[in-house]
Amino acid sequence: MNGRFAISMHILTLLAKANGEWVTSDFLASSVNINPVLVRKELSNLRNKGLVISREGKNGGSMLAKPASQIRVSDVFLATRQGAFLGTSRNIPNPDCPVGKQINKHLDTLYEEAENALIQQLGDSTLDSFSRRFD
Amino acid sequence: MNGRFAISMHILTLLAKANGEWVTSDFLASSVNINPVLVRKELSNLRNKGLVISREGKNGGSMLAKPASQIRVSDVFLATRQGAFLGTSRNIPNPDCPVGKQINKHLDTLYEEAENALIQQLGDSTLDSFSRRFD
DNA sequence: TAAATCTGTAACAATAAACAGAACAGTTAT
DNA sequence: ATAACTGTTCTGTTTATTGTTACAGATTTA
Repeated sequence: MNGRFAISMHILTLLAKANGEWVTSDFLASSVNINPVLVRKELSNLRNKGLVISREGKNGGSMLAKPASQIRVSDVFLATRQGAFLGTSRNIPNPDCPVGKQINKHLDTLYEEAENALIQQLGDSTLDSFSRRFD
Repeated sequence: MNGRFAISMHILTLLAKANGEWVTSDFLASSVNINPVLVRKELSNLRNKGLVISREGKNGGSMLAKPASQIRVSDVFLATRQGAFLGTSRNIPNPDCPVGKQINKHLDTLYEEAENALIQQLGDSTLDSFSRRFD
């Protein structure tokens, strides 16, 4: 799995701490310690999901699109996840095998149930409560 | 994320269906549609976690180490997971930044809480109940 | 309007992870 | 002894992820 959730949480925490100031991708990148372009890509995604807004030009940057108390950690999970979170094999199971023929269907069901439980748990935390954990 | 959980679930379902017969890695590989060596690697891992047993030599193969009703899906998750399941960024956050300095510690806490909820949910299903979903 | 400072995005390179396959030693049944 | 397996290592290939450069466009400030 990749680190998009962790990076987005890091970015959003910084924005929550900035409290209404426009924060540049260079500043975010130096805290996360990755390339500013990668930060902008993540910001682009978070923007599409309605979690942040950005302003171009001089004195530009990004900030939260709504109060940190209204952003749940599950929103971040949903914004950054890609595909089945428990993993999928990229090979196509043997359709001539009774198990291979149905395995993906049943795994999907299992994944959905598991993911719902996970989302519910993550929904208990907001970005605000998370960012308050920092000194 | 990789597909080790999915592959292990597939393998274990086949073994559950085999009901006490020794099943060869070639047979498992042809259903999963991956290389037999990869299957044996997964079997090696499942064996180390006490979920399957194997027998070498002619007429050898693998079978479940205990009844399918005593293998929970969470056991498979725990056997196949590697590292933080929500993903970690491989870069080291800036230690001079108040957020960067602490982000990993707080993410770890968050992950642990989320993972506990996930494991509890997955613990509700056994390999037996899963394999009964197949026609 | 010109310069400075940002974002947005595309294109490509570099790196890391996952997977495939060959090879072969060791084990067991017949 | 032979055949049919597992267990493991090694190496190559493919795929996914991350890094970098480059540059157009937006906005503020002077």
